[in-house]
Amino acid sequence: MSKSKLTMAELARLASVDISTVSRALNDSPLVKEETKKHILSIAAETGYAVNARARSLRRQSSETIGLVIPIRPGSGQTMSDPFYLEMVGAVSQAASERGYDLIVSVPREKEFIAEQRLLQTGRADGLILIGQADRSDRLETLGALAQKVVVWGGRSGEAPYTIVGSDNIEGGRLAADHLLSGGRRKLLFIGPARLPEVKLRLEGFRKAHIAHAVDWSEDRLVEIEFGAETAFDELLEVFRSGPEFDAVFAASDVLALAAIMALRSCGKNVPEDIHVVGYDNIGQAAMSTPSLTTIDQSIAEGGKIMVEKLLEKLSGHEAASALTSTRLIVRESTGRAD
Amino acid sequence: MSKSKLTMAELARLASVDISTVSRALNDSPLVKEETKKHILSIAAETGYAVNARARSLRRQSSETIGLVIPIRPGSGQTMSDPFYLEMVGAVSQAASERGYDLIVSVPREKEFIAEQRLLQTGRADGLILIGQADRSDRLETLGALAQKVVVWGGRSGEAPYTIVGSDNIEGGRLAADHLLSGGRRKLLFIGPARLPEVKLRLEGFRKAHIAHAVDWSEDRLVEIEFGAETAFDELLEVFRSGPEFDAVFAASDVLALAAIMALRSCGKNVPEDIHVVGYDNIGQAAMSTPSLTTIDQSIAEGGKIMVEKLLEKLSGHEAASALTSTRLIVRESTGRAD
DNA sequence: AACTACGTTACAAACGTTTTCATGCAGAAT
DNA sequence: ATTCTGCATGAAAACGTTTGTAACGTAGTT
Repeated sequence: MSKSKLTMAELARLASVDISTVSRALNDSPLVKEETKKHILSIAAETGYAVNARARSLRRQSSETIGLVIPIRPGSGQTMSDPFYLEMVGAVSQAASERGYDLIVSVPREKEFIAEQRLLQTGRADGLILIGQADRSDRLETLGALAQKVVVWGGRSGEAPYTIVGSDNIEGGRLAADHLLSGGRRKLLFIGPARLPEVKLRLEGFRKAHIAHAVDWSEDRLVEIEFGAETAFDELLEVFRSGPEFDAVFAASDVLALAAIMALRSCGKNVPEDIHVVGYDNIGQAAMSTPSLTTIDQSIAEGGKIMVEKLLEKLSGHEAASALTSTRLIVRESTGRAD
Repeated sequence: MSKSKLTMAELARLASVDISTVSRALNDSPLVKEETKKHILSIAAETGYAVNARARSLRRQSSETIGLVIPIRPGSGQTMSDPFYLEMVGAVSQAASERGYDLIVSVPREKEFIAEQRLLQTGRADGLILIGQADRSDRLETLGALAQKVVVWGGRSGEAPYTIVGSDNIEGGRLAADHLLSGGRRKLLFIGPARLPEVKLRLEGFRKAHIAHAVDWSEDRLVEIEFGAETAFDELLEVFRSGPEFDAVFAASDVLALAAIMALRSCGKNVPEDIHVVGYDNIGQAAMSTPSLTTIDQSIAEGGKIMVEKLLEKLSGHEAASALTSTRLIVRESTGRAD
């Protein structure tokens, strides 16, 4: 059919109007007469014309795209297949799509310290969503003006210059410990990378609950272990065999909790009869395991949605009223329906 | 600092050379003297300049971006949080990133039949990866010239005009049934949406194995059920209670298999003592469940990588030799280490 | 009759690159 | 001295939109 590339100029030629009129018609501008608008739109439809996004975004200085950055710490054994990240990708993707935005998913290459900024500075994305402050809170401080285009999933830390969305980690840790202590358990193990800000806060809440229940807890029941299940299983096995005595486990993620359950069973312990386990996140897997895992629900889907909304709000200039938002937090108890 | 936007022109001014020289220097063109190249690069580095991707892709007519389309069939109850899709996103994302490509993830909106094409026609992405032919094989036929920019994850069907990557579904189905039949089972249930091409092929292999083992199998042991676990559990419960007699289950996806296991246990059956179950995909969850699930490993990570490589190969004009590639296929047996 | 106002359209200048082509200037060859 | 070869750079035209401003005709006002 059309030999020449189907461009706006071509469309203008076909409709015998100026290219600017075509542009306005396609953008439903009130400046163009209803009749000509109809005419142009019909021609566009029958030729199957689609606006060139590259040219549009160059001219408009915006690409209707948001970037999602998943930080994979090289040494941590964590991969992009980590269920929590993946569910977050799903949630954000769907939320962005509903708002008409495209989503670029980026897994920063090892050395590229400023990988986060690349998408912004090159104009590939209008805004950025970062999952997890992780080890990078210091680098995030240096964002400067770019911070206005960034939303981070993480824990509240003092007063960050960027917008943070996340669960109330202190309350989450408290809920978990409270659940176990209320259930009569007294010797709780805390499993997770307490180095990370989010986890540190969970530990803080965990401690608070102990105080409220007047139960002692000391650091030797803290098992430092990275997110990332591959090595976790073996490390946990070792701890469970030779470590301190315990009757319950709170893991800082469901992946760790599930690994812990496997390790416990390998040691001949029964879950939940001998040892109670509580996880964090409520990933899909938690409900599907048998028996289903008791966990602190971070409402990932809701979190993704909130992040997208916050970001678009910031981008449109309406400075977000609150720089910090928490998702609902629920203890999702084991249904046991598959016991 | 710099009031004016940091553009190539600004850089040229700083280095007292023409903008075209800057462009060449940044692209490491042999046309520019080594000395000036160094000079320009150092200025670029200290100012933190980053090439504007919007302008570049408009001029170059390519965006170094590939699109990943996840088809969510509205009525199927399947969501973007389906583990198989998510793991595929992870695999493709990582593979694309390694090749220096950005990845746009798109979940088509309901009505948008040609959602797949949007990313291509607008020039937002250079090529497309579609996960699952699903119900759309007919629409895929109409891709026309665009087919040269598309790679599909799915089952081999006759001679499609597009490139297909996937596991050998016939062999996969055969392996599953063979595993169960060799284990002495005789009354196998097939669970899955046999309507979809991929699943149809698995069923075909499933039948072949029966013939090879000289075991009868008839369609009343076929349980038509959609991918998507929410409703699956209840439907399966119903089938298991009132349906035909059986001593083993082959589910066309791990998600279905896990749902089946939960349903079986709710019925008071023991897995794997009473009923053997085999799944398909080998999602992360399969290994983490207790006891770990026996499944047909589609090697999702490898599949993602292959798709990206095939696509880039096609885009660069070297017509892919084979229009069809299969990933390795392995029966991943339950380790039982968590029994 | 001239002037204003308005609704509609056309013109043209951006947006920030890349790339073809022309130009300058060195030194080598005549 | 003059022409030639080759290297390094500059000038300018794209790529396909959007949008401020000007121009046009028609109708309403004085």
